[in-house]
Amino acid sequence: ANTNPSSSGSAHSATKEPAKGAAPNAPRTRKKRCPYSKFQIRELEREFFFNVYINKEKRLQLSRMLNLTDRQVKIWFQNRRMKEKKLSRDRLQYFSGNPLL
Amino acid sequence: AVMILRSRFLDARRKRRNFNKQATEILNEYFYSHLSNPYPSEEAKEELAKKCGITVSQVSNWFGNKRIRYKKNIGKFQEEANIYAAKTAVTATN
DNA sequence: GTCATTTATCATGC
DNA sequence: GCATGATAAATGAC
Repeated sequence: ANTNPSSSGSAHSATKEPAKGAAPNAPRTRKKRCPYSKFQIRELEREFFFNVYINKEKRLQLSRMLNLTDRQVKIWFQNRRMKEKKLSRDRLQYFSGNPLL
Repeated sequence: AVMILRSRFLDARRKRRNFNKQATEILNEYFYSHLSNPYPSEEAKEELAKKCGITVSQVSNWFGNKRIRYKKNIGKFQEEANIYAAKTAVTATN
């Protein structure tokens, strides 16, 4: 039931990297946004629940298991922490001035 | 009661609702009158949010979407741009 | 590290 | 069927 049409099994490994010596001007194209699979999200969330800050060792291990780069895992945790903060802000704003409490 | 509020909060985030015409008017007015630098400060965002009756996050979302979509197809927004340019010109003369 | 962004994608409205 | 608001990857400033 892997509903993943976008082949996020290997989320990296392409779309960038001008093959070492080639392309001297190297505009360094921005990596296309690649949505992660349900499985990748589940494992990332599981680790995030355990600890919102992941150490380098677990990060490398997780990146290998999920076929993501070390950098992608690092960035995911950064974005996830920001999301958590935003959720807290929105909850506060939403429940403030409520008719029930 | 808490559970009801919690589920209502989750639904409110998931469901998208268009802003009312007045709010869109205010946002567009700011956007096209700052077309050379359409990046409102935090204070400006708060004021816009208050005037529009939306959250600061929603103001940020609106400007983010507006900037990228305007840049991607300036032609499509030309008519809209002229409308608000004329509008701000009138307010400037008064 | 945080955090405002850019960009693509998702979900809904109409 | 696209327009539109919200969210998810990715970048860069600091």
